[in-house]
Amino acid sequence: MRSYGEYCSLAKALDVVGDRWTLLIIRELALRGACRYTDLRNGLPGIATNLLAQRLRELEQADIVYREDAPPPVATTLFRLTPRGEELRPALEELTRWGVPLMHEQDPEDAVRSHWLSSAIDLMLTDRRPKRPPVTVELRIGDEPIVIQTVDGRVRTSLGPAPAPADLVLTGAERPVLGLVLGITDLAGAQALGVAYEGDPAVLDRLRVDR
Amino acid sequence: MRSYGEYCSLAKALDVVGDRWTLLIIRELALRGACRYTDLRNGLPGIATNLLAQRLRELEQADIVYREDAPPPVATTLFRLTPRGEELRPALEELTRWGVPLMHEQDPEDAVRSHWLSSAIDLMLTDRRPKRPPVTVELRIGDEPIVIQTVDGRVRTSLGPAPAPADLVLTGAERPVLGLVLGITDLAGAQALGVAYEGDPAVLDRLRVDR
DNA sequence: CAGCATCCGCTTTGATACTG
DNA sequence: CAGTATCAAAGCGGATGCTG
Repeated sequence: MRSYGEYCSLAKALDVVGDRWTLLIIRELALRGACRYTDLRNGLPGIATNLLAQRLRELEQADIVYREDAPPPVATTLFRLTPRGEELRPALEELTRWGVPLMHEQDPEDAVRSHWLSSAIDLMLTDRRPKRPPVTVELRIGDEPIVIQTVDGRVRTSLGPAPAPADLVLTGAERPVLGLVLGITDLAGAQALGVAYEGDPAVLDRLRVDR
Repeated sequence: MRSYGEYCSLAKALDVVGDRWTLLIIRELALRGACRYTDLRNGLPGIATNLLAQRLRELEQADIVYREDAPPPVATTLFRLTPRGEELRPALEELTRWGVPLMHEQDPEDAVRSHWLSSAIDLMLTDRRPKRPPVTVELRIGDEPIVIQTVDGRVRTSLGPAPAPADLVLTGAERPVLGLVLGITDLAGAQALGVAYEGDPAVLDRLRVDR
């Protein structure tokens, strides 16, 4: 990227991470940990492969990403965030939080990955009854199930099938399921948009932040 | 900007504010409040005027900026952040904070504005002795003096000459003065780089965060 | 197959000139 | 003051091909 040529902390930051795709590459590494080139391509649908290679080179030079020549069994290159790259998490989180209301628009063409959604859920929910027995909610959306669990007064999300039967399982399109979980839509509204559930929908009240 | 086409909160956010110059325009409005077109151009050296006009239109459509047709005495257009635009502050602050170490590189060509610097200082300093009488430090850098004051256990920066004589006045190039204030350089090092002071340099210790 | 590099058409940006 | 108009240059998207 061409430098903004401003002696300003924000401008200098954008000189490094302000290019198209750059923050999304960092998102992939922040959410998924070590990634192969192919994993990154899968998590960044639409990126041109030459751009991905170029950005990874730039991020390496900027000490945000490093390349690990892998252990014998797999024998592939892994990309990871450096400590300096990890320090971008707060900024990523604030931008992610700001973007949540924009999830109201789901273009039918939009690609969906469950790990993108789980990170937003993580930021927007909390456990309002930390002393009660933990609850589990499973969302059947995206490319793999999302499991929401209460742990130590916080909410933790993970991917893949729930280890134990969940207290509530939601199925349907991403937007209305998210709307219900985040408290933007009520149960009746979500059902009208095709959301189905199994279990106890009341557990959701425990997770939602007041606004 | 062409949409990333991802149903992801961060990607949706970047669809709106990820274009070149966009976050810097929002920075200007966040730091300076209402701005005229000309003020924006002055705070964004290097932007092409057609781009500024286009971005402002896009930001208006995205409900981040609005245009106020001004009161009779001035009779000019003012641009302001909407409430939705104000909600970008936390994200701006985190990116600004992340960029501070990059201020280590000051290209002689870089434009400098004092309000860019004061916002970074604001984020990086605190008052470690809130019960003692307040102190004032004045920095003669950028295009106008920066005044740092301790108020209620916080640090407040403002622009323009200090209302009362400061406990410490620093003069010199931006980078070494900032380095000294933020505790990256010590006094001897800063002096070696041309920084001069008047007053009591010890007040700086009170403002710096431990690392 | 993973990890790129090259080529080409299109879109975005930059620089400058001009206008109500 | 607050833009619009124009055009060249840079960046990006998509397709394809190369290499271990």
